[in-house]
Amino acid sequence: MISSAPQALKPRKRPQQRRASATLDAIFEATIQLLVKNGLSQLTTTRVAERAGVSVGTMYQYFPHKQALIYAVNERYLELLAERIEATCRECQGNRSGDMIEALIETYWKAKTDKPDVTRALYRSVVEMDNEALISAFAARTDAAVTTMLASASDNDGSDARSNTRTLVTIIFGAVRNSFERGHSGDVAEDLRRQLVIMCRGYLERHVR
Amino acid sequence: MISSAPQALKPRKRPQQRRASATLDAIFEATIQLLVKNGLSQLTTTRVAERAGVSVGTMYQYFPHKQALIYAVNERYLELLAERIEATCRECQGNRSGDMIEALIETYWKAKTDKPDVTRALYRSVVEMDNEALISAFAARTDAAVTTMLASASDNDGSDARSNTRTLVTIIFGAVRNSFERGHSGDVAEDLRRQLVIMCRGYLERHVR
Amino acid sequence: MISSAPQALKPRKRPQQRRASATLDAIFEATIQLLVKNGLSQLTTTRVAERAGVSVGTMYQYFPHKQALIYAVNERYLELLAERIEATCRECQGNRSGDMIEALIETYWKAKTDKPDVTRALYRSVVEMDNEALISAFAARTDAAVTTMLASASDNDGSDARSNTRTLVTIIFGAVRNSFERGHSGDVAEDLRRQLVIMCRGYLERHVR
Amino acid sequence: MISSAPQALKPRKRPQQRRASATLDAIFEATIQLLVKNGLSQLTTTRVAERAGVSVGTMYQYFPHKQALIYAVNERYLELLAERIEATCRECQGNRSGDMIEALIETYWKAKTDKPDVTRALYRSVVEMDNEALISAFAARTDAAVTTMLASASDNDGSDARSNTRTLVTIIFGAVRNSFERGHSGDVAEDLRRQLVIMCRGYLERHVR
DNA sequence: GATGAATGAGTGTTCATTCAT
DNA sequence: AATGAATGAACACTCATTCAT
Repeated sequence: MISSAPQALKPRKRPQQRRASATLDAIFEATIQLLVKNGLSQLTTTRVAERAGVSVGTMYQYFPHKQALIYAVNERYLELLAERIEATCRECQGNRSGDMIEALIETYWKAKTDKPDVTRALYRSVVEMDNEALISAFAARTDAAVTTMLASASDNDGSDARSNTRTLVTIIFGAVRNSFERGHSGDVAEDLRRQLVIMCRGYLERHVR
Repeated sequence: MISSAPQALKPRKRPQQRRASATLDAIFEATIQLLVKNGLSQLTTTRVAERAGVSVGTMYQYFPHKQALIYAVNERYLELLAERIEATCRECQGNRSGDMIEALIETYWKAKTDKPDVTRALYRSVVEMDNEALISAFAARTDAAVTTMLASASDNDGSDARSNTRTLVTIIFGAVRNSFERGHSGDVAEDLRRQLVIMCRGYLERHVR
Repeated sequence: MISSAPQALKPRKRPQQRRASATLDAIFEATIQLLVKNGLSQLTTTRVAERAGVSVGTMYQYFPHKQALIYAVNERYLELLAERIEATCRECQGNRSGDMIEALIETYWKAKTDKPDVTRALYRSVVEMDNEALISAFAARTDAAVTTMLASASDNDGSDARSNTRTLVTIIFGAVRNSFERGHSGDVAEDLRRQLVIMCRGYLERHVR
Repeated sequence: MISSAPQALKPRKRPQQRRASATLDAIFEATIQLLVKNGLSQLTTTRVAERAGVSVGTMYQYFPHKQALIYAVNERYLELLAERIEATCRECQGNRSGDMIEALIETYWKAKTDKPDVTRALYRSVVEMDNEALISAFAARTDAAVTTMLASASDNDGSDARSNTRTLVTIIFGAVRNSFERGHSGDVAEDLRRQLVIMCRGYLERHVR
């Protein structure tokens, strides 16, 4: 769990029954669809409820207010993303650091470009929100996973792991977001990805040089 | 000029008198202050006008609607930013490419961290807007400046200039944004900046190696 | 039903519960009162809601916009008026045509002068509105009733029923409206009514002559 | 002059110079065009001024407020209409009453159907206005003209002239208006006009019968 | 528990009117 | 006299949130 949600943004209750979970899923799905379709500014609680097939009242049983809904959707999204990153990091234990970072880029890139509409919609939705906790938690979690991974690298050269990790992660995540914002075409994006790999590999090997 | 604003978002009129220009400045200033203070969702036309010391009606003489105001504020911001980047690019003509990119990072970083509140507020405000034209124009302009600069590098190795530029620019701008989002402290940010320089230098020198 | 309301002007929903029906009545009543008191130009949705004892929001559940409200009020008014006319036409089946038209004039006159304020207010409110559908439907309905009635007249002379009906109805309705506009006093109006009867009787008997 | 305008609605000043008169004409023309095009609800003082080629300020020199403008436009329109009616009445002096009324109908009908758009637009514009004075004055004037005309009829039968006039005028004017409202086609309107003549002739001859 | 009708504060926008230039 | 920028009260309409059923 990306757990440190500010109290105010936490969902009122956790799903405990299968039924509730299905409802929650429907709400999340509806929210994302509407975010993709019309953006945050057009998202109304009524419309979400309608599309999710529940009443507004019911929705308010799960989320104390609209913000909490948006928060939760992003939380869930980042949760899945973090899991994928952690999985990759686990799988690369002991590899060469260059291969590690290439795998990380690959995973992150795929996760983001898989459903680009959703990615874009969530990038946008997260903005008007007290999202620091969310971002911090996600950052902490991915940093930890990447640091651990790099520490296990067969060519670990003992340079500052925290700094390296932070740099790499910040650059990779930032580049992807910026690529989205610039509206890069598939080809351009692919080239960028390759260059990014080259750049990161070079960065990791710099001490060897 | 970051000129290709969609018709709907264009300001209604350009200030032609000293007075009008002052009014426009006041409106921009008020908008930014309020964005910094409370974010886009709390920004109302009335409040902007009030703080700018004009009436709502006057504001609507300059901007056909709220969106156009936000658009103009960002346009103006990017205009200044682009100018600074272009200036740097001009100054570095003929230098070594590594030094060029270091200067570019330095300029961009400074511009963004100078008033971090404003940077953050505008990053957020631009999101819920038809901002593609804005971003594209800015991207095109900076890409052109950087490409020209790199082409003049004393150690120009003839590698694909467009791809190199795109990569470098996307990574630098993305990293800065992500650093803001993660809420990096001054020290951390400074380290990131240094690492970014190292990484970009390495990238440029890779063919030499 | 005066049914052919343009889509845009249709009420959002029909009252399905007792409560909703009462609410709707209250809204109509409030609207009419305010129209009588201050005219259409002073009629605000807030004031209507206030006087009806509901919130604006509730009003907007029934009517998608102000126009639809005005439309509905007139629709309802014309519905009742049409019913009264049809009733009279039914009752007069088989009578002499002169008596028929006298009864028609009597009914219409009474309906209009019963609450002259309301009549006047609605005459005015209907003007700034896409009211053609309303007027056409009402015209078609009354024409049909009158034509049927006249066809059953014991002294039916076989002259062009459609033309006769149209002429009579247009003249009667027009005269009443004009009488209202001129602000005729009770005596004058009463005289006009009598003269109108004489004139229409004469018109119907012209072929006999 | 249809003179008894309530003080508040009177234009601020009368045109005394050729130039002012031209301006006034332009304003009137612009107003009518806009009324025809978009109706009273879309008519703004700014747009009128713009189309008339003067500044708003200038317009306010001639009319103390928007209402006065609308009032004046209608006043002028009714002035011309009254003149045409009076002319017809004068020309028919000494004729047979049936011919008189046919000429009256002809004149009125022509005046109204000549520019049906304008007629309709003014019918509508006059509604949201303190127009009683206007209507009364027009009624008094036309009644006087018609009464005088009828009194001179070669077949004058000495029946109540005031009542006859009022009846005829109310019916004719009312029928025309109602015909407009019902949106009668040319053919239908023409038939109505003929029937109206028949009806009025019959009414006038009733005592003879 | 679930519903969805009702609420009403809040917002973007218009436009008649004024008045400094 | 003429202008048109500035004003700001006013209004239609939305939508997050509540709560009676």
